[in-house]
Amino acid sequence: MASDTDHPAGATRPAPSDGEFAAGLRIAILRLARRLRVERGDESLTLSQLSALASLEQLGSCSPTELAEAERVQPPSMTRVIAALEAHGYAVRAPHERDRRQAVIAITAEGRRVLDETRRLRNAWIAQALGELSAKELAQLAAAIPVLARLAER
Amino acid sequence: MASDTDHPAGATRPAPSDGEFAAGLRIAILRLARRLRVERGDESLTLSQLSALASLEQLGSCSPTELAEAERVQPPSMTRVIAALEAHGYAVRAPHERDRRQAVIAITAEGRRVLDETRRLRNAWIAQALGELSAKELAQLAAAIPVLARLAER
DNA sequence: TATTGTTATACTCTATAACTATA
DNA sequence: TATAGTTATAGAGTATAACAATA
Repeated sequence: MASDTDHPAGATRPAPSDGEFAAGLRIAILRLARRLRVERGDESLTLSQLSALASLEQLGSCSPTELAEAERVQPPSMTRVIAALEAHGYAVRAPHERDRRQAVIAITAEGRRVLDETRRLRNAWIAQALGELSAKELAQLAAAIPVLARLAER
Repeated sequence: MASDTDHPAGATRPAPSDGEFAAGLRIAILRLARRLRVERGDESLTLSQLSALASLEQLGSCSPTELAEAERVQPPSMTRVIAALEAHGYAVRAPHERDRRQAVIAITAEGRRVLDETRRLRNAWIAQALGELSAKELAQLAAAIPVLARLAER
């Protein structure tokens, strides 16, 4: 892929070999994920729960399976996340109208509140870190976020 | 999005609010980390072990504490990683010459070989995913990697 | 007493396999 | 039989607290 060539005059060039490129990305992601997992606010929502709650807010009411698919995890993993959200009162479960095998999950008002509040609290670390980046670095990061998201979707 | 455009010359500010920016980054990192953790080669090195072995190669001989610091984990976590690397024959432990409290860890030839091989194997998924990105997206990603790395160092 | 490292323990996150209830 | 979901179980990854050996 791409490695070779191109971008003669092209500015940024991803020069390094595919292997180095991928290795660098892999390590950077691993380490950042470690940091983000640890730097959690105190609202008692873990990173996975927060992510699922955010997906739930976006999707609106949905089934556990749909939520699992949105988060790209297996259903049993989502079962536990939903149970935690329910226990906190951030999500509710209702029976599906016609198909009694299915459950319908929805975010609660309290869930929305916590989502907003946690976003603020939890971003403290990242905001501070971002603050130490140059404008150029910030722009580079901003440009890369959608690319990272696309990569994660594959 | 690719919209970019951005910052003609001045390059200031990555438009979205800090909160959205941070939230987007957080979620993208979480999901990519999930994928990378799962898509491991078959050399039986886990992502954390691979990362530690790469640091060990870079640092040369060092103490467990130094390696833990390089990886930004606590010493007890590194103890387990080192034990796994040792069990596989990818690292060796020797007593420190003067201070008998310390241990000196070093990568073995076999460790180097596995590191190279695993890098290739393990990058299969990511290389394929990268292959579907445009040259522009690749360049954006490449530009962001050192920024992500800096962020993780904080 | 201070430092280096390990052991004991626990929690998060995730998976696969097997099971239940419903269709 | 097929589908939606849960329970049981396991393993990776990490942390804190308590301990041992050495300085």
